[in-house]
Amino acid sequence: MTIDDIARELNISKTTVSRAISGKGRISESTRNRVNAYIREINYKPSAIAKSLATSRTMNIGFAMPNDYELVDMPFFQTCLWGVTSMAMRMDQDVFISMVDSNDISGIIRLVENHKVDGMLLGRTYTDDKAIAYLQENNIPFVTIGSSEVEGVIQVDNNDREGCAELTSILLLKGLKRLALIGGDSTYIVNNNRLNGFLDGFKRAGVKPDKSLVYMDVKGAFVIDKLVAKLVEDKVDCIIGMDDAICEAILTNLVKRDVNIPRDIKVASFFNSSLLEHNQPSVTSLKYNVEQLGMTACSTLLDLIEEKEVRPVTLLGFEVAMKESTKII
Amino acid sequence: MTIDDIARELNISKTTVSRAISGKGRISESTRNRVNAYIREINYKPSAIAKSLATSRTMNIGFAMPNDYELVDMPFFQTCLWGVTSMAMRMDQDVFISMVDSNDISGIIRLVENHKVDGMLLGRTYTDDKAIAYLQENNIPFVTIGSSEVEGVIQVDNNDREGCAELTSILLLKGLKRLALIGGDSTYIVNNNRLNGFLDGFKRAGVKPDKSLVYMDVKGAFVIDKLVAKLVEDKVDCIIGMDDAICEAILTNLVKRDVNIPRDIKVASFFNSSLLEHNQPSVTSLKYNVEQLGMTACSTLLDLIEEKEVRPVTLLGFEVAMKESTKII
DNA sequence: AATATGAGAGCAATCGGTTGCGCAAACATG
DNA sequence: CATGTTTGCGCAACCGATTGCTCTCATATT
Repeated sequence: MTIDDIARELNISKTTVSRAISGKGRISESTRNRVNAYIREINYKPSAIAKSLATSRTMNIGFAMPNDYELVDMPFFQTCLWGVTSMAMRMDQDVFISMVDSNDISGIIRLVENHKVDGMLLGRTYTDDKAIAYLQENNIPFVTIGSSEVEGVIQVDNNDREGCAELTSILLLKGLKRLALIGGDSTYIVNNNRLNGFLDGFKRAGVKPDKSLVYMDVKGAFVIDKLVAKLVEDKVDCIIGMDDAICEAILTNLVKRDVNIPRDIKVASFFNSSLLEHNQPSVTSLKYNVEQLGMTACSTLLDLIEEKEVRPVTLLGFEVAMKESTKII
Repeated sequence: MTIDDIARELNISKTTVSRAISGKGRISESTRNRVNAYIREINYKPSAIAKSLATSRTMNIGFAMPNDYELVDMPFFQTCLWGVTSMAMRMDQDVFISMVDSNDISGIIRLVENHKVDGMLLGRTYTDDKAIAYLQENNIPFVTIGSSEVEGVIQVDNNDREGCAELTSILLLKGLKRLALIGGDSTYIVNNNRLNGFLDGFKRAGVKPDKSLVYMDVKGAFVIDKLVAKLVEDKVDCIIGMDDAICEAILTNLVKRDVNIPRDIKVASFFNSSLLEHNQPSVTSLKYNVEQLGMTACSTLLDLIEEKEVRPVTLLGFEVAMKESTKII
C-alpha cells in the first residue's frame, strides 16, 4: 500500500493525501477526515524511507555506546539509553546504536557517511575525543552526554560539582569534619568536577579541608586496601568514594576488616548506581536522574538538528540521599 | 555529491556509475576503475536512503533490547549487543535499538510499520510473547536469542541443556554425589533446559539424583537464606546456582555464615557472567560465548532476510570452567 | 457588476539511487 | 563476407513520498 494506491482509491491526488496526513498545506476539513479515516481503516503507514528521500531528514539519530566501560557503569548506560529511546519515540524518531571506544569510531562513521542519521549522541566523552573531532569536521549535529572541554560542543551533564558541594557541606555541618576522599583518574573531566565540588563544599560550610585526606588517581584493589587501612587507623570521620566502583571497594575492605559502618566510620559515595542500592547498610550518595539525562540529551539534539537555539551546556539536578552509612549514633 | 554529479563529471551515465560501484551488470574493467578511483578521490558515499527506496531493502535490522532485566543480566546483553553490531557492520548493516518489555512492544511496532528495518532480533523471549506474535502475523523476518516454544520461530541459543549435563556429570565423577540445585522461575524456558541438563548429567554419570535437593522457583534473598542454611546443615557436597543472581546470593549467604568454600561446601554456577568473575574463591561455572551468540543471531537473521536456508535452531558451544569453588581438598 | 482575495485541489518536478531493455560496436563463427 | 553473439553503455521508468506552482471556483470588496 502506497500513497498512490490511496489516492486512486479515494479519487483524489497523492498531493492531497500527503497533505491530509501531514496536516500541512491547504486542505479542507472534510477531505482530511475522509483520508485519515480511510488510512486508519487499512492501517496505512507512509514509508519512512521515501519520506526521508523527499525531505532529506532521516528522523533517525545515532547513539554512540561506549564499549569499553566497566561493569559498574552498565546501569548508567542502560538507563541513559532508555531515556534516549523513550524521548526519541515521543518525538517520532528512531535510534541507531553503534558501539565505539576511544580509538574505534568506525560505527559512527558508517552511520554518518551512509546518511542514515540526522545527528549523533555521544554516550561518553574522552580526552582527545576522535568522535567529536570527526563530527565537528563533518559538520554533523551532535550532543555529548557528559562534559567536554572542546570548544563549541553542546553538552548535557549531571551537575556533579554542585551535587558534590552539597553533599560535602551537609556532611560537614553534621559534624563530620575529617572527610577523606578517594578519587579516580584525574584526567577524566567528571572526576575533576567532583573534586572541585568537594572543595566547594568545605568553603560553603566554612571548614578548612585537610588536603592530605584527598587521594586522586587511586586505582586497583590493592591500593585501595592499603588506603582504607590507613584511613581507619587515622580515625577519619567519613570516607567518600568518588564513584561506585571505588565505593564498593571501600565497603568490601571495611567489611573484611570488621569495621562497623556507621558506628566506627561513615561512608558515602559521590555517585549512585544500582550496584550500591542493596548494600547493607544503605549508603549515603548522590542520586542523579539518568533517565532524565538521556531524555534531555535526546531532545537537545533534536533541537540542534532543527536549528533551534540550544544551550551549550545543560546541567541536570541531583538528589542527596542520606542513608544509614552516615548516620551519627 | 550525488551519483548524477559523478556521472556528469566523468561524462558517463549514472547507470554506469551505479554499476561500477555495485560491481553488478556489464561494465568494462577500465571504466569501473576510473569511476572507483574518482569516487575514492572525492570520498563519495551513496545515500543509503535512496538505495533503500530503489531496492526496498533498508540494510537495517532492529535489536529488541529487554528493558526489564536484572542488573545481573546486563553484561549478557551488553556483550550480545556487541556481537550483533560487529557482525552487522561486517555485513554492511546497521542496527536500530528498541527497548521493550513483556507487554510493551511499541518500539518494535514503530520500526516495522515505518519500514525502517528488514528484520528483527529479539534479545529475550517471553512466554506468550507479544513480539513474536506481532512479527509472525506481519510476516517480518526475525530471530530470537534464546529459546522459544512457538512453532516456526528461528532461534539461536546457548546449549544450556548440554552444558549443564556436562558440568553436572563432571562434578558427580569427581565424587560430589549430593548435589543441590537452586533454580529460578520454572516458566522460563531456559531454566527448564538447565534443569533437564542437570538430570541428564546424573544419567550420564550413572548416579541417581536426589530430587529432594532440587529447588525450583526460588525467589528472594530471604528464601535463599533459609535454603542455604538448610543445605549446609544437611551437609550436601555442592550447591549449584542456576544463574548468577542466585549463585551470588548463595555465596553471600555462605560468607555470612562463615562457611568455607570449598573446604566445607562446594559451589558452582550454571551460568557465568562477569559478576562472578572476580569472586574469591573463583567459582566453577559454565561459560558461554555470548559475543558469538550475538554474531550468530545476526548472521542468521541476515540469511533469513535474504531467504537463504537457515536452521530453525542453532545451539552454541560452551566451556566448563572448573575453578577453586569445587576443588576437592 | 466588476474585481480582488483566498480556499481547495492537482500537475509535475524532485529527492538519489537501481535496473529492464535497447542499441551500437566489437568480436566470434561458419 | 554475412551472420550471430557478446560486450559496454545509456535511456527512461521506477521506488514512495514532498512541495512549488497553477488552476478553478466561491466568497468578499468596492
